[in-house]
Amino acid sequence: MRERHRGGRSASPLGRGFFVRSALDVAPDLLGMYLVHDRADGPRLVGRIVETEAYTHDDPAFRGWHAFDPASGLVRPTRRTADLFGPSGTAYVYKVYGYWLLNVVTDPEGTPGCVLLRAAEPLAGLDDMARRREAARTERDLANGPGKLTQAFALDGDAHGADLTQPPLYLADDGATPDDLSIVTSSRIGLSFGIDRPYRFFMDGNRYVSPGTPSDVKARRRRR
DNA sequence: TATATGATTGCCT
DNA sequence: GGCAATCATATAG
Repeated sequence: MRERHRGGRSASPLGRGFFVRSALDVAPDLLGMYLVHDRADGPRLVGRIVETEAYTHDDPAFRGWHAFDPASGLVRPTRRTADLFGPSGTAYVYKVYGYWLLNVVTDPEGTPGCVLLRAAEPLAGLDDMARRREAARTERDLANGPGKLTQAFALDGDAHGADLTQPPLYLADDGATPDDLSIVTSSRIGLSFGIDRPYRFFMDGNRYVSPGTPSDVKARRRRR
């Protein structure tokens, strides 16, 4: 597969401060940023983030994890959610339906929050990504979904807790203003709770966005 | 210990 | 469009 690159300055890691904000602010701001994985035993993997979802401290979506207290309307710390209360800018990696998903912890310490990285446009290390993504027929399928993204970027539970503000795994900004950065929102994908919240952010019309259907649209279809 | 569930994916018609 | 594989977590018993 052919590698693409963007001209201009080299990308530098996003600092801690970028992530010490509400997940709702961080999620759209991550669009257009780079995800970089410098591996010891393989080529550098780079992608441009085109789709994210925010998960907040008062998010009913956590009811699906039995980690939401309806009385207070707040996320409850459990074994699974404890690290969401930890320092921002760290990786929060968990498994669902047998697939690893990568999130970035956000909000001040003590306040739970994170941003799910759902899709990226592959920019470097495409052949290496394709080796792990056996089912991918085109370069578009390499990382156009949260489980595909972790597979392409060679990430699993070992990455949980990693500091994403420095190598080997980090998020970066090249300082350039992307010319296709038209951000739109929707309901999140694959949820049974909190489906009314417009917490999904993606680049309008970008071909590397995941093919999933927003949860509110699905629910409406079922009802008819 | 046993069971139900889900922030998914890929293959099927 | 539908559907089943897949596995860690939470909860019940």
